[in-house]
Amino acid sequence: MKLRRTHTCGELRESHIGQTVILNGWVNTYRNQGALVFIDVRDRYGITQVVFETDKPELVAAAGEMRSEWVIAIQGKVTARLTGTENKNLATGKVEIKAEALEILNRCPTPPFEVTAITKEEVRKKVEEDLASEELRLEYRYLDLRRSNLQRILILRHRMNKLIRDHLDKQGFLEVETPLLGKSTPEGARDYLVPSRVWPGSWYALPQSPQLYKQLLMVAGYDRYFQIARCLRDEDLRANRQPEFTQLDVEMSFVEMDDVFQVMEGLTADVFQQCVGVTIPLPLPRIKYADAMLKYGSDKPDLRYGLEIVDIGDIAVQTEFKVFRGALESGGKVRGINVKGAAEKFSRKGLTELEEVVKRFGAKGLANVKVEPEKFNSSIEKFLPVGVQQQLRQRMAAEPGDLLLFVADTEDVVCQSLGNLRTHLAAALQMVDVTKKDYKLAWVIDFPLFTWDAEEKRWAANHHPFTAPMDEDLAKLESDTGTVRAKAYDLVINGDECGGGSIRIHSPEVQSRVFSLLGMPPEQAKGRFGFLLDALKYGAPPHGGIALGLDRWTMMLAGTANIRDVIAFPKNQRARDLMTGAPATVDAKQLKELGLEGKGGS
RNA sequence: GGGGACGUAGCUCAAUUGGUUAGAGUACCGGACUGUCGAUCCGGUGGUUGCGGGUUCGAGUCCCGUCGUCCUCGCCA
Repeated sequence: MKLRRTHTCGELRESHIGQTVILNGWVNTYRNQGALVFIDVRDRYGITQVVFETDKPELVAAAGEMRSEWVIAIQGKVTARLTGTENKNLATGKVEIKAEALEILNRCPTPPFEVTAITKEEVRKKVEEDLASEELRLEYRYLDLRRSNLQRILILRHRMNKLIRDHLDKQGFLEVETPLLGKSTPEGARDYLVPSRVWPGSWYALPQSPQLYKQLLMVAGYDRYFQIARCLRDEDLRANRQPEFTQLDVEMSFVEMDDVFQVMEGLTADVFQQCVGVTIPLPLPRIKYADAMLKYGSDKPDLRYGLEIVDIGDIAVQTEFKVFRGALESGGKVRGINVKGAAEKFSRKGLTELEEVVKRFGAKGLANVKVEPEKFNSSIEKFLPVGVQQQLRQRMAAEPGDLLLFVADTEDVVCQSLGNLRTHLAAALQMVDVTKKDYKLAWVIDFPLFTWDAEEKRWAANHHPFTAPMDEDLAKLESDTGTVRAKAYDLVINGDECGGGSIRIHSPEVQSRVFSLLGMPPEQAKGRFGFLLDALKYGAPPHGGIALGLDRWTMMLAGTANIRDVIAFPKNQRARDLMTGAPATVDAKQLKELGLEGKGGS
């Protein structure tokens, strides 16, 4: 290439007028008027208009051949645009380049979909609405990444990563890398496995997280560690889940929960301030797990709107309504939501749709009441004596025009169905403005250490098996296992779990007791985690930490609901890379070397 | 593994109750045009309606299967 750029396509201003410059970039758009040709040249910094005029007829002719996404170099003089032809939608819109030389660096066939950046806001919105299918855009990811929307997100992600590194560095944290090739630990998610050539029949596992390594680093005395770490889990995907994802992994020694909170809150506030200009009030609110389940039916409540769940068991027991009484008598719960002013917003069909939502989560039905000044308009009105109606009005702060919705079932079903109904209602009633930078963060604390696995008939670790119990609950570990609370915490942003961690067990004795409660005999525990148990014996400091899901953080900051938007080269919903075609078969020779003859060869 | 939605021109979409030669915008090709900026105007090319089977006088439309994509439940310590 002869013409190497002197400036980017986003930086020329009136102060550059008179200079001869060279730009390199892609043809964004071209406007051919015969004797006058305009080309907008684009790079990731912006767009600059180049004009080809009659005094250079051979240049005008060459410029007329240019097409979208050709890569070109332009040399010319920066000039002020003619009065009235400035483009206020462009940062460079007060100037243009009068072309003196043009070099074609590369041609481009007609792209499979439109990449063109559009500067005018209302036009851009229209174009964004009918983007090419995501399938096609993933196949040509390198073209899709040219779009400013994705560029903006990757730049934001870079800023966030850099900010995190700088922030933690200032606080004395060390970034330490840990292995990708490790040992499979059957607890938790499915592992991605890598066969060993040197040890035929043996396998490495790719890490689900650096959990064990970071604890070992604490034992080793690296008392403030972090890592921006890739984690891999072979589980089914979702809109906010990829098979490989990135966590900010943090671990600290000689700490209790409050120390972890303090460090992470400082980091959080810094990230939100610097990345999106939002001030997060500190300290962050803390919600007990039990309260979250009661009021929001979820351990990751969206606090941007009300629609709180209210327990009415003590009132429901006074009714003759069999569904309510039956649920209560078999140890269940009756709870409801007051949807303010929504009595007229849901037709019979609309209410049926709401009922479908709760049914998906195991509820048998959804009782509804439309509140009127004198009475309840409801199919269950006849079961609700006047006194009960009075109490319900008071308990649920019900006013005429409100819609009350109730579920009666086991506590699990009530929480799950009403919790999901709550988020469904908020979306249906457009109670969150996704275009607004509205962020509600909270810690969820006081998780139970164990949950009962009915299928396996044993206790299972709620967080992971290295989570420390609350000191005051230590004594009842074996006697009252279900009520033991964990020193565990989740960081919730707008209804998404964006981080979670715990204070770890640093005593080999407590660790052994937990393993045995999890139904893991000492021999088995030794086989799986022997190196950790050993390490805990050799002077392990009290320690704890957290991991933040950086993909989800980027989604939050960027305002997208699609995790593929925040990853340069993501997998699709079935864990395929549509661009490279991975996963794919390999040569039989490769398999033979690994001792895996037979399946999967090509 | 289960449930749901979708698949028509390079791209985004339309096509009445199953009925003539499957249309529009855009892109692309050709032409016109000296101040455009999603340039405009005139003309043109472009289709195995994902694939396979079935019902029917007749299928883009209905049925069965299959492939692909997205959302979701299970799953994700």
